[in-house]
Amino acid sequence: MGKGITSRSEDYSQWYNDLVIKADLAEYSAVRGCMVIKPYGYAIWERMQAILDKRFKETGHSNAYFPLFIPKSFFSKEASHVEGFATECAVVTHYRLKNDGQGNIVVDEDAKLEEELIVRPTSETIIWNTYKGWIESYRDLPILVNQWANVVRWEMRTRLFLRTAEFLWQEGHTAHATAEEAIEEAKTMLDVYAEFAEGTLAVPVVRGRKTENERFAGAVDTYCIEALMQDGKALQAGTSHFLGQNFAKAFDVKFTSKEGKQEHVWATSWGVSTRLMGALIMAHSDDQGLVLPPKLAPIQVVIVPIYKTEEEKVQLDAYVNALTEEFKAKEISFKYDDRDTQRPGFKFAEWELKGVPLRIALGARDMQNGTVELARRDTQTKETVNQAGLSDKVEKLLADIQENIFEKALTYRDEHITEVNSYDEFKEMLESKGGFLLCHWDGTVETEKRVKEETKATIRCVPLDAKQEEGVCIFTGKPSSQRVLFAKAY
RNA sequence: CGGGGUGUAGCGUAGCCCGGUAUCGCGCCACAUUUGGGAUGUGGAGGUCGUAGGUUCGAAUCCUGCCACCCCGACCA
Repeated sequence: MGKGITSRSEDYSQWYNDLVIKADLAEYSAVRGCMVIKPYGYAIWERMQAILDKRFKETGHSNAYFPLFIPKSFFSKEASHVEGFATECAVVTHYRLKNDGQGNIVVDEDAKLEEELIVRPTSETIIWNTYKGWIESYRDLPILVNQWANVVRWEMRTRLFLRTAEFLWQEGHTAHATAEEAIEEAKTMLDVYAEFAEGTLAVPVVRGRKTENERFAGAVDTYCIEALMQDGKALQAGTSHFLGQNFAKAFDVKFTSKEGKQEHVWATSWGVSTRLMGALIMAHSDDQGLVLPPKLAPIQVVIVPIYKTEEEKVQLDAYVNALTEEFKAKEISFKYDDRDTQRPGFKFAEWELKGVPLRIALGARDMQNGTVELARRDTQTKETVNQAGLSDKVEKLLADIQENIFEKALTYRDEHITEVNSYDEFKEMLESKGGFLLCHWDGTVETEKRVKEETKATIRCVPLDAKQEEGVCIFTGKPSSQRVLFAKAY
């Protein structure tokens, strides 16, 4: 692919890494497993935050903030929760450094904490410890709180955006008087995620439930959205958990019901992370670089002037000024790239690499003809159009691009959902085609684990819209009533 | 944490087997010509060869320890 990034056919993983770095989204930091999100990458994350946050507010939630540190004792109150996270926690043991007298800064052993602090891998424990003090009566419920935060999970192997030791996310934590209401909340938020993924990120997702084996540590039920990447591997893009009364019991959070009875509250938690950045990149990018859906792009339109003389430049500036006023009125975000240190061809390639949906190029020739050149990032097509009514045309094109990017990803995804009816067929399809495999499963953890050991494929989810259908498990031949979605996953 | 690999300029690399003071490309700086798809020419700057020690008249090169990173497993939003 020219001088942009290395070819995808070489090695998908290498291609992905190069793209993230060359599109100026992020880079590895001095701290092992952690990444620096660069301004352009962060601008995209901010767009995600803004759109999601608006939806959270619309669905009745408020933002709050809880501490980064969690006392170890809190963390171990919910048995399955601690089991799930114990192996990947960063632990703070001291609170002071000192000079050892030889010019070395060392940990001051006299400053050892009585109780170690865990850097949050997720905030259920500190939040439920806090909620205990907020909840007495059914009148205090529901509590619908979200926090935007960073969390740390000490992963062995990391990949930019997909799995870093520290990542940014939002985590919603809600408390309810009844199980029904909590389940409803978990499903509502799953829908918010799914609509965001498809409507804004243009990434089609399957809504489903996790199996017992893949369920969140401490949850009764985990709902998820699963996306398919261009290399045929699945990516979990968001989760919403029905936590039952597990955390309420672990932290003794009770309320007095209308009937005057003491009851444990019902809970949910839900989150999406900077992993969505990875989903976005892997779902749409091509060999020219990133492809951003207009609803998410920090810059929707880039304007590149082409000129030889200062007089021509002045003329172009005047036209662009008028044009950008129209863009502002229509809330189209744009950049006028009039750097005189780079040539037009360089700028074209650079903005393509960064995924800007639409490019307007104009020069002296256009000014004479009253035209501009419009170039779409998604289809890589160019057309010359009249300057009259340009902002209307741009607005419509941006909508078309959004639609087209989604349709393209949807077609790819649908072509890569394959129904298989035998284990041989399963293994064959997994190797030759990849993607999602819809098949019958006997419902046991043991079968799921055996299949994972033999093929590396896991059950991504039991689709919520799965139709009831008699069949037999591809592995054991035992009866099954619906198909589940298997895939190799990130 | 197991198996494998790599550390040479901002980035990517040659040189290592067979020891003699580091090659090439990109990028960077200056000037000129250029500007409708990643410009060209000329000149220039930039290196404790990951690190500590050893062998040697002499180490990027040979030996030993350490560190870092990458890939494959296990783990995972």
